[in-house]
Amino acid sequence: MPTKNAGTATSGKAPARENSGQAIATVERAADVLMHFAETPSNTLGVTEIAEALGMSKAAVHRILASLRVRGLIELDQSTRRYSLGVGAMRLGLAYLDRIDVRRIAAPELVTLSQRTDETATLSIRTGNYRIYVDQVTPAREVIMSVNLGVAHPLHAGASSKAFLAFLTEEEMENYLSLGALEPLTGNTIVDKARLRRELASIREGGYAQSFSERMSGAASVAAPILDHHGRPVAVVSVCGPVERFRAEVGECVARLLESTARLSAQMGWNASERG
Amino acid sequence: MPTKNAGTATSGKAPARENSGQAIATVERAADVLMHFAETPSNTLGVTEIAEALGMSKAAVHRILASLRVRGLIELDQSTRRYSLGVGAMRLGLAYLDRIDVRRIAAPELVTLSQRTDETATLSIRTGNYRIYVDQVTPAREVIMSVNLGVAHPLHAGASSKAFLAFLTEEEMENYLSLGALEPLTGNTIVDKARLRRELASIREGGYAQSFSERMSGAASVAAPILDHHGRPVAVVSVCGPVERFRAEVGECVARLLESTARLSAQMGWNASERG
DNA sequence: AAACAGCGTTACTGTGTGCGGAACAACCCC
DNA sequence: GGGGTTGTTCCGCACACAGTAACGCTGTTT
Repeated sequence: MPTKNAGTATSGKAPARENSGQAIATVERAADVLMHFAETPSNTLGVTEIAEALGMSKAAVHRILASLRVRGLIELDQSTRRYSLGVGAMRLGLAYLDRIDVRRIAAPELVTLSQRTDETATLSIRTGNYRIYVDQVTPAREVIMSVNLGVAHPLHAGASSKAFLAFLTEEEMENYLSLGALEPLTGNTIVDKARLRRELASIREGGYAQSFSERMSGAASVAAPILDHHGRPVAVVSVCGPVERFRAEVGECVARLLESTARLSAQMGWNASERG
Repeated sequence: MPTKNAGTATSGKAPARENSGQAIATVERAADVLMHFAETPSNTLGVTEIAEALGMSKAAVHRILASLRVRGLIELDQSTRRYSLGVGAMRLGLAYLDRIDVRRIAAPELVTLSQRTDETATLSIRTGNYRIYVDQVTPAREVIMSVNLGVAHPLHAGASSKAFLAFLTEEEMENYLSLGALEPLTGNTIVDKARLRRELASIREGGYAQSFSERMSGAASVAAPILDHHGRPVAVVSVCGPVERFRAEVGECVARLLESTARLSAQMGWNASERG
């Protein structure tokens, strides 16, 4: 019998702040105050300002600010008596960005992607002038593609590689191209640098790369980068399968792929609306 | 009786839970939990782990994590049952950095400075008796210096720190010197207060500071302040590199540095001809 | 297999604690 | 100097949070 509500003396409005089960209301309110600083365009905020925006009492806001201030998350300008975010906030942000390993964040998305396309989904990261697969999820069917994790691949052959190359800076891209001749891995590998440049421009334009037997005979794939808040490719996701049936699936795979990488890029801090 | 709390007061993790008058203990504990994620080298943390590290009960930690999770500051990996920082933490950090307008103004100048000197250019701001790096631009060469953003450094060791200290008011400077002994960070750190005073006078005179392994062994740098229209140092720009090769470059670096800070100070409203 | 050990999670109850309302104290602006 | 702001403090009561302990779960050990 949940008879908890003993008619207290009219608490008035009661904004019905949803408490999800066993959380601490005070902490949630403190988090609201903190996040309000991140969401409001103004740099500094006053106590009443916050109290009105969040529907809290001035006293409560003041206590919360005092507490956060002790821990460096909030700073107080003594002369103007206005509050702003503190260095602790920056430490948190940098810690988040430093520590995400893309692999952990991308893992569930790879599962989704593999299920929706019924093909293999992979994740690659770059190490210098090479790329390695760090994760893959294979679909539950008989004929599938499977890649070798941890093996180095050059950046000019295959969809995942080209997706990396296309989203590097001009300087880095030219640096790679100047390393030497483009080694052919199959008969379909692009070995002409002018043609590769055109292809990379097209990839940047469309947001994804595709490959039919460029890196490995019989394998086809589409790939798109995960971008961080600088717009740099921290990893590349691909969908790949046997070339015979993949042609018919390309359109669908690209659509699902871009949905996934868009979500992942957002988690890495990339704001697509800012740049494109 | 453990006598660990003798001299070094910086990393005192002692139970001395200072409550500054009218703060909320629960919120402070929540902040402790949050900051623990930023301070611990591990990416993910478990409930017990946090509880033991902070001397709290498992139940309390669990409730706090649940609350922070609702607001996106903490994420929970459902499969491993381990917690990590959430995207909200990143939003806070990026919001903090966006608000330091000197950072936005200085960014292009740091790029220029790094290109012209072929060394790392950094930007620092002051928070109380400490200084933190808030931005850096590294050159495109192999052996370079790189600093950690967001970490607090004392004001007496290293070029950037001394540049701050030298351009504060006499009162603020003496206040810092009266805090206690000058802690040596390397064998080259200036620990004699009389000598530091002479050095600071010289820095004010010349307009820039230099350091060879004072803050970090193997690192050398020159630094100069960005002054606002009151003549107060709002930030410090430095050029730094490996000590072996830096000696030969100092003259050139100082010249380029002062060009940059002169432009930036002008943008901040400082009129050198009035007081310089 | 089966017992163990460690984890995260939940239930419960008393009490310490944060809550709101209002009084107080600095401003600022006519 | 008065009205209207603001941020801050006081205060007592109700209630929400803390701790203890038990729970279920997963993976490891014997």
